Amino acid sequence: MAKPDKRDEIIRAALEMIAEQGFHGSPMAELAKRAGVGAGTIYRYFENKEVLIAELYRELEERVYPVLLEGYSTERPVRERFLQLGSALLRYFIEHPLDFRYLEQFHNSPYGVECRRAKLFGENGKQDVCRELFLDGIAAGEFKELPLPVLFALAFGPLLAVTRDHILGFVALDEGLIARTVEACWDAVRSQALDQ
Amino acid sequence: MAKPDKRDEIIRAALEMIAEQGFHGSPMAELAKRAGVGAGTIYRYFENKEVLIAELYRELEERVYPVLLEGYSTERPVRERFLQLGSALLRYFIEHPLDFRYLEQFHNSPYGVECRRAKLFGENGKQDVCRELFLDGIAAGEFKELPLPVLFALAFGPLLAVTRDHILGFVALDEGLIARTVEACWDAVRSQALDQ
DNA sequence: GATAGAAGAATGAACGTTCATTCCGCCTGC
DNA sequence: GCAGGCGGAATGAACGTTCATTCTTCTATC
Repeated sequence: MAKPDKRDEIIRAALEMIAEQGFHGSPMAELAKRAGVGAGTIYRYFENKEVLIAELYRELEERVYPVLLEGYSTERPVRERFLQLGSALLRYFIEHPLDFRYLEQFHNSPYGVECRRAKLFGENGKQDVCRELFLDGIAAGEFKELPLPVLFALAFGPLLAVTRDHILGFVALDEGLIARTVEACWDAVRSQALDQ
Repeated sequence: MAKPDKRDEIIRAALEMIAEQGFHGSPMAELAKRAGVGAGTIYRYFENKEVLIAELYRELEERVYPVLLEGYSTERPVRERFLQLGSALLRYFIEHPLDFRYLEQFHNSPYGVECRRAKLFGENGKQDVCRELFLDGIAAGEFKELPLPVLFALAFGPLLAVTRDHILGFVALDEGLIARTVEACWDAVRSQALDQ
């Protein structure tokens, strides 16, 4: 874990390059150059490219989680938790566009699909806060009565789409817009007692 | 247009293979085999792989549009149009998963980004029905006052996410679920006169 | 209608390039 | 002086693309 810093350089350079150029636009030779190491050195730290990609994903996830959960409390009402989680997610990705781009690439790869299946079905080792929040919301009748994957799609689909648009420069998200966007997502998932 | 059928075979095989295996998992040699033509033949019909990919996208788009617009009328109220378009989209992709997978791949490629920019900014040659609908909705005060890209994200983000989940088998969409999902998207974009 | 010859469509082996991975000599710290 | 980390040239597999050749279709002539 607390290994030498060549490994860190490789990880850092890989994140940067893959986020910018995608998996297939990222040859190991260029990675070596960007990381300031020899091509062979990479293989001292990672068995092969695939392992490097998966490892980087794992490290990213571990970097993101704590930030999202800052000040998060299971005690708060569902709505409040939802808004907090949603805007924390948006904020994090806006501040770390490379992380976003990388995760996006990863999720669109075959390996990413397995990962998503695990998330949805709760086979995840770590206590999954999102899943917990949604199950709470359903139980309390605060969410629409829809299957979990649909609720997830309603909540996170727009957040990811809007983040991509922001990073690509199609829209400029500020604090106010972030809040209103997440609230719109809440409107999508919440059960509405009232009619149009 | 009404060219020989070798071209059609190549297009068909390309859609199938790329939808299943992605751009980079689809060598021209295998495409040739699947299409039942020689490798060189492909290059009689398409300048290179990139052109083939773009051409296939164009043809797909032209296949999808008419289906979405069946029975669509600009005269109807915004809400009704929204629900109709949304569920038509969902239904089409569920019936044509290969089309969906291909379009998804394409949109996540560099070329796809340019395409999206054009869509959002209305530089599109053909009259874009979605854009028109959303501008109508904003003008009539039926939509939340949010930038167009955010509204697009709220509406289509979940639809695409839920379609992917359906195709991957994470959820089973039927007519009822489709309707309720699109209605939830409507809740996200519509301006709510009432409070929580 | 039959046939020879031209035109162009189709083929797939071969080419050059790119890439992940390996290998081996070098250098550094002890 | 030596053990092990390191660099980067070497390797071979895989790929997109090309091109000399073969096959098919059409046309002109009798």
